[in-house]
Amino acid sequence: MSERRKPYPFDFIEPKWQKIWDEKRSFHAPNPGESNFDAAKPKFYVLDMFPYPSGAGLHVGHPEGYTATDIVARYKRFRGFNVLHPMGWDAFGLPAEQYAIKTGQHPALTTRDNVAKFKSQLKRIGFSYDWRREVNTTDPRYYKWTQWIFLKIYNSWFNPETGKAEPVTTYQGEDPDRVRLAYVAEVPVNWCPQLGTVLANEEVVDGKSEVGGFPVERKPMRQWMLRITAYAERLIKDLDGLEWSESLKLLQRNWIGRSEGAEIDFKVAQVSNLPIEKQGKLETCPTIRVFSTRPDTLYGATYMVLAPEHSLVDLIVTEEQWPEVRAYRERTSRKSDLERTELSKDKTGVFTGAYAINPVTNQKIPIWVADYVLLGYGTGAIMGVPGHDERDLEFARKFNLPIIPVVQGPYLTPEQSIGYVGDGTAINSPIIDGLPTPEAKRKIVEWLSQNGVGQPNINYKLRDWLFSRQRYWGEPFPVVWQDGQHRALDETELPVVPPSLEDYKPTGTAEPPLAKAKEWVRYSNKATRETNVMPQWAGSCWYYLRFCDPHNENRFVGETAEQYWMAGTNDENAASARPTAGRRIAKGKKAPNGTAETSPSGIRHSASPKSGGVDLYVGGVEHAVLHLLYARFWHKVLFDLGYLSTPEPFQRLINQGVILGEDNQKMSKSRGNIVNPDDVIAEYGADAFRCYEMFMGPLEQMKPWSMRGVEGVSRFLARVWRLMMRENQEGKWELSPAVQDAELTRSQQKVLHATIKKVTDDIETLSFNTAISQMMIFVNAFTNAEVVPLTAMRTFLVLLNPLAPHITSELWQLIGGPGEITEQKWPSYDEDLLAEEEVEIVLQVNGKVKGHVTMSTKATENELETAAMEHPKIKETLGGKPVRKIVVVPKKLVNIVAG
RNA sequence: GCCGAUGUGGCGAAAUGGCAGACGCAACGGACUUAAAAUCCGUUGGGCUUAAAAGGCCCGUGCCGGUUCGAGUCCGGCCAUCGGCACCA
Repeated sequence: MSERRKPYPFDFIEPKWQKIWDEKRSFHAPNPGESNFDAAKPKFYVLDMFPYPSGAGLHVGHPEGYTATDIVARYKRFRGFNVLHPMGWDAFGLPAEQYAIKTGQHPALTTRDNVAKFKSQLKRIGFSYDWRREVNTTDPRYYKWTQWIFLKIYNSWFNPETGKAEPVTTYQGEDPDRVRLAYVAEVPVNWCPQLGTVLANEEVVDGKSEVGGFPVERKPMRQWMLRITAYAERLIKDLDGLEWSESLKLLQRNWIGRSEGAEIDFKVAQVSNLPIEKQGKLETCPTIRVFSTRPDTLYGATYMVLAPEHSLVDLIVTEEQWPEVRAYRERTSRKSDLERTELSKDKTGVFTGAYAINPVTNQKIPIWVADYVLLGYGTGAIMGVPGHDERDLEFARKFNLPIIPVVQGPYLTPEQSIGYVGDGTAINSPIIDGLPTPEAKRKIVEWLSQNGVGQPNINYKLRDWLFSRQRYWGEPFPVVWQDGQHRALDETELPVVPPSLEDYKPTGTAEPPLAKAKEWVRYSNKATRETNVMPQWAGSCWYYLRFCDPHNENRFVGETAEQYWMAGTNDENAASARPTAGRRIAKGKKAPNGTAETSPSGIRHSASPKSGGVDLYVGGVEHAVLHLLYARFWHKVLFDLGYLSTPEPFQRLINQGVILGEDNQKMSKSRGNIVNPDDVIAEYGADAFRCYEMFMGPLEQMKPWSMRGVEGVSRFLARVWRLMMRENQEGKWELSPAVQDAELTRSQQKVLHATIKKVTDDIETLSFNTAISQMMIFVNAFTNAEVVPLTAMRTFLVLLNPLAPHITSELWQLIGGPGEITEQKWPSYDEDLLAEEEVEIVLQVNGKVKGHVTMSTKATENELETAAMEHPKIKETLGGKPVRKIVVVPKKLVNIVAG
């Protein structure tokens, strides 16, 4: 492609200003205690989800969120905030390791190169990061503290009395290893043979690994777990106070999956034909506990089902049923999760030969084994109520088990109520007959409690977090093994640095690659090191805390730094940073939880004290249940232990929408529709790139890329340039003579103040697309003006600066400052200048527009009414029909209802 | 199956219950130019009326209904697309 003439010299301007910002450290946010720290300034913490620095470099999706946060960061600085806007690298993970396996190049080297590439790309876009705060999760100075936090988790337990994590030394029981928040357990895990590692539930999608899409099998293995389930309740409850989209909160709520119900104990009926060696054991284990959200249907429980892996199966199966049950168990264990899901429609199962006693009917009911009951949820056993559960009904019909209706649905006969799963009235249930479902539940649970055969209970879908991986490129555990016991290392022994390996390949067995480094593994004569490593998510669980104080060598984050940056918004301080003018009545638009309000100046703040934390966090929705849940969990543990001042890390969270290719399809190599930011910047400049990303549409919406669109925005910036600059005879740019110290005309004043208002409001609500539209209107209004008043240009440049920082910095300098644009104050608008003296009033008859009339804004309702009735067009339309009603909306319209 | 989000011109989109389509793209016409690009100015939802223009009339925000003087916006019911969950008892 031949070199296109640049519409304005962005190729000169942009590197120039990026260099100046770098050298002057223009965007460094001082911490409390630093010499240039200003305690009078309120803080604002605006955070991006830091990237995994892949070899492919940035794609256009990354800078979408990054641009949004950068605009807010620059805007808040104008507004007088001390703005924390950092960037770093989430660099542990599979791709660097897979590359190491292929090439033998150490992942640290790959990571270093990729980070350098990402960083230079980000700098080319002109983001105002405080690069002095850069962190890298693979840096020993960073993961030392990741390991340190692990030690805190390991050395804590969740005290159900206080509902908080406490040091494990406060635990009164015998074996603290049973209650630690980090523990080792032999559990069925997701094993991925191709990746040679286990994966968390969250990393398995449709029975395949999220990374690579390889099949995953269930396999019992001894692994490190984190007791996130202890926090299930708080992780749900604390969502209420957060300014997140309701749909995102719902995603987390569903993932945690809270269900209220009851646990009910069923006695196993004594059976005579049990083998002798099992009869004794049965005495000691006489009950099967189930969980049900519908204890009110207990009378309809006509059978029970145990999960195939349930430990009681061994004890209760009769001798004659044993071969069949064993065969069934083997069949299911061979099934992958995928198969188990795919075949879900077709129920399978076998009878154990044993019976249980229904505690309310005292009837003997058969006990089955079936894989539609999962070991991991509830107790791994259920009562089968075919009358009012779809799955149980299907199962009962297939195996001819009795079906009894015990809930009568509205407008249904008892017979018709079979298969009805909603609330209704209890029937065929002597203790609760006639009661509506909620009361029936309450009463039956009360009865169960009194009789010692059940109690209310809450269950969660959330499982404990499988925290170990059989890989190389991750944080080693600060743990050693001795005599089959795990033991945490002392804090003074951190960081635990992984050994360098010749061969990074997973062993294909449960033994991690680190085990190959025999020297390293040998900790002492008696003890060996843990060879598993932590999962990729570990580093990202707390990076936002490290940003507050990234170079602290004595603490994961300094106390004063943490308290300053993670504090709740101090409204008094925020008020002092607000402009003095620009009063307007708040709309309170888009308040997600009903408590947030819009202040007179348009700054959103909460009526009740905020829980604090990061003030604005922007990132992809793909982290809705992984990173965001894990980080909240770690944060709460550290909060409980007294290390943090807020219970939640991220107060306001926005998910940017996915950017599609020009063909409206997801960008992918195979489709060949990937847009490379470098190419766009080379052709149109970083400012055009930034503005286009924001002009495309609402931030949270999915939207397709368009090169034509970039061109349009680039034209807009060129018009801004030519508003103040013109080309002379030699083809050099020089200041336009139209730019003068001059008074604004009335209409210029109006559009200027309308633009201040609109841009200010829109940045507050992250509606950058309409902010740009308004600035286009402004530029259109001044294009071809014979006199371009300097003051208007100064104001406008500040408004545009957060979006297009380079061109505005250059123009600011060219029109003679004063100072640098970044040192300016955000402009305020004057409502009086916005007010029109005259407005066009819409005249309607029966809701249809029939004419217009221009009236003073001071016109009374009577005057408006009279003007409407005298309008010839209205008279004509009415044609003498009787007027029944006249609706007058001041400054807007008159609607005459007639006929 | 359950839950959620979204449906507006040729395209991206905008619109505190008050003139639907701001702003931009594309298209078309004009100015400038030897010419083109760039730039600037203008037109641009659909249909009918008209020789033409001006003007006028009708229809139009996925579909059906409701509330209202007035609905893209609020309410009820559907449909479609996208996303999440998916035997969770």
